[in-house]
Amino acid sequence: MPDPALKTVSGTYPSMAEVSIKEVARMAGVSIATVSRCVNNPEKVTEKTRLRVQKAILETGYSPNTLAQSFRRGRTNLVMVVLPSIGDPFFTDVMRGIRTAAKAKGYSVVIEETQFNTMTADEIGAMLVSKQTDGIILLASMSPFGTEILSAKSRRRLPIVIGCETISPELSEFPSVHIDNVAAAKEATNYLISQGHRRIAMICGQASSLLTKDREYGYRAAMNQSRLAIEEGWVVEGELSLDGAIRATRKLLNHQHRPTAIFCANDEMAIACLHAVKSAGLRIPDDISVIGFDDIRYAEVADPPLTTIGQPAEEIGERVMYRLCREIEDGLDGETAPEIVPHKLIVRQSVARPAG
Amino acid sequence: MPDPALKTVSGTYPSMAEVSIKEVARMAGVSIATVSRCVNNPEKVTEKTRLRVQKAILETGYSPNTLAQSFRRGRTNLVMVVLPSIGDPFFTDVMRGIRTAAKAKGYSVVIEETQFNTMTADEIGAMLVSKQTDGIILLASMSPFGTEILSAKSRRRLPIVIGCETISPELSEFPSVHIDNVAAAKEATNYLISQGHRRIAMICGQASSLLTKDREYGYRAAMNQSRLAIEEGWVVEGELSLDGAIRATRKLLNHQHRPTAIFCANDEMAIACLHAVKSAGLRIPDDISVIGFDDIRYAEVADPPLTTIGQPAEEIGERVMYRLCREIEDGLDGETAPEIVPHKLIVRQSVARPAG
DNA sequence: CTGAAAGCGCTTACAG
DNA sequence: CTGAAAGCGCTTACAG
Repeated sequence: MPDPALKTVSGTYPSMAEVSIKEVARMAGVSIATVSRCVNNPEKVTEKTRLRVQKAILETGYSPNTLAQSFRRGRTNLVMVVLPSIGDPFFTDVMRGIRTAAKAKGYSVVIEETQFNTMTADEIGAMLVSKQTDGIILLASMSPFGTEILSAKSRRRLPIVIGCETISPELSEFPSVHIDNVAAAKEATNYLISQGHRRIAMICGQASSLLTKDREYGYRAAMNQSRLAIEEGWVVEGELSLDGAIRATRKLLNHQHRPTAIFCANDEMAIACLHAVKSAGLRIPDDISVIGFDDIRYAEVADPPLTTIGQPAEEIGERVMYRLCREIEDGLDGETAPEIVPHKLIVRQSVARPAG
Repeated sequence: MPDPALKTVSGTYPSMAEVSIKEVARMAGVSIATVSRCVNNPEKVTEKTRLRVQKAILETGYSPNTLAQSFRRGRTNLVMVVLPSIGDPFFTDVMRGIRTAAKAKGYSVVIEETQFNTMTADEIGAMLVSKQTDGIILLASMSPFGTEILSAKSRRRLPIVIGCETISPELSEFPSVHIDNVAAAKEATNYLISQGHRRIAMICGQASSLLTKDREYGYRAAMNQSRLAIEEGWVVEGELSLDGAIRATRKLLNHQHRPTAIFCANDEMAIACLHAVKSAGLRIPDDISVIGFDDIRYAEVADPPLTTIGQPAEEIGERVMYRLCREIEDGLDGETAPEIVPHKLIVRQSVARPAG
């Protein structure tokens, strides 16, 4: 007897009572096959029968055992997303988009945070295939990683979609959703140049990570196009972390030709950079200009508010999830052209013309 | 034939080849029951048999179909964690702890981000029970929520453990792990008082959320003990968001008796508070002192670095997960005394003696 | 449109 | 110690 207080819009709590399809069939006086049809293919059943079964379902509070369904159907409705750091607010926003889409499509998502530097390619590959998921979203990947995934994919026919980052040639067979990182990084660099900066340094991610690789390319391309030299020691790794970026900033400040502007491959590092510069007794933007990438929510409340490149993080998340759904449901179609979403330069107050 | 390049430490990729237990049994010349025993209860099998089966497993690359196992065993090895905002770096750290423990115990975790204010209790309850999970970690709960969970729990015997926040009477039957929020908030408030502040305001969370309720109690208690008045309008809701906290700060700055110090119920809001105060042309800590709560990683790089209450976020996560495992595996033991972990006042530079 | 039956892959009493 | 068999709850050709 279902507790009336527990009624939901759709009837009663699913799975709450441990009643199986048999019980419903018995009560409705039909076979279990018919009950199944009423739930999954109502159009295959006469209205009269459907109503009777409906009533029995309501009365028993029946809801299909999803474990049995998953087993029977060979699908879990679970997708895995692999990312470098759930801590980065940018990925938080991407995840929000993924969740929204996942919920709409009836999927749950499990997150795998990967310290790629501490895992062997074997371990990563094993992880990817060991969980029973219907598909994988890769928000982080590294170069030697490609081949592993390829094998996993071809063997298990596991749908994979890549989000956010640049694609290396070996990964180009996978669908992807991201901004044009090269163009965006060029835009950021050119903005600094347009403000009169000539000595421009960059704090990039990790050498092993594709995530910010294209941003470095973009920076280098912009510098080249303007015939500006990139001195040895002006491109340093910030490890995508606050601490790493603080260390990187100190190196730049101690450089014999100190840059007047620093382009950080993401806002997380830019915020740490701001702090390190100020801690060294220099002012922003008067002494050093800083520009970031991502436009995380802290960018606006940074001191000074951070000039940066905005990405539509949530939209990327949604689109990447929907793209994965297509792979899962329609099968692996050959079409793997990347979906490019727009970025935007957001001018705040961390960049000014260089002194002198 | 397994690809040697795909060998992992433990043999070959699990689930990679679609071979079932039958195939292994055939190859080893035993029954499927014996194969199952070799995998799950090796001690019940002679060494000779075990070796033969082991060999067949290696050669086929067999790994049990977890879908079938879940179905058969009636367990998913999936736990759900419900939290208010995956965006908050504090919860990121808690999640890291949860994941570490989950991995160690063989569980996957799905996250449910709950805008409690936009969900009815019915919807929440339905959500909790609709997913097939072995247990639930509640990192956020609200008061009218309690009864719903109780019903869900009693009906499904669904293990639930509460993390981080204060426990209302109706939730006290659940195990929990958290700091002593009241004591910590008193400590923060008393620190401000010890620095000479008398007009101390508070930016709290949402009225509906238990998450920061005890921090408000602690603040009020400390003020009372020191016989300091809390003026009307000195306790404002910051909605646990940057924007909300900015609005809250503006209200406080415009108050006819402007406070000299502001206690923020978490660092996320404190960082926004810092920004709002500075934007209003006031200095921190010279004009206004600010103290936060949580010690998220941005606290250290805030301007000025934020004085706050540190919580062992990752430890809380680990312990809450292990606690849940005990509930799941050993059954619901009656023992529900909360596990209290230590907090710590972290003095940085956002608090000073009031001017004048 | 409906029902009887097979079967998904595994685990586990029950015999032997 | 090992095997034959039942059964978890569902879905889906296959007949009728």
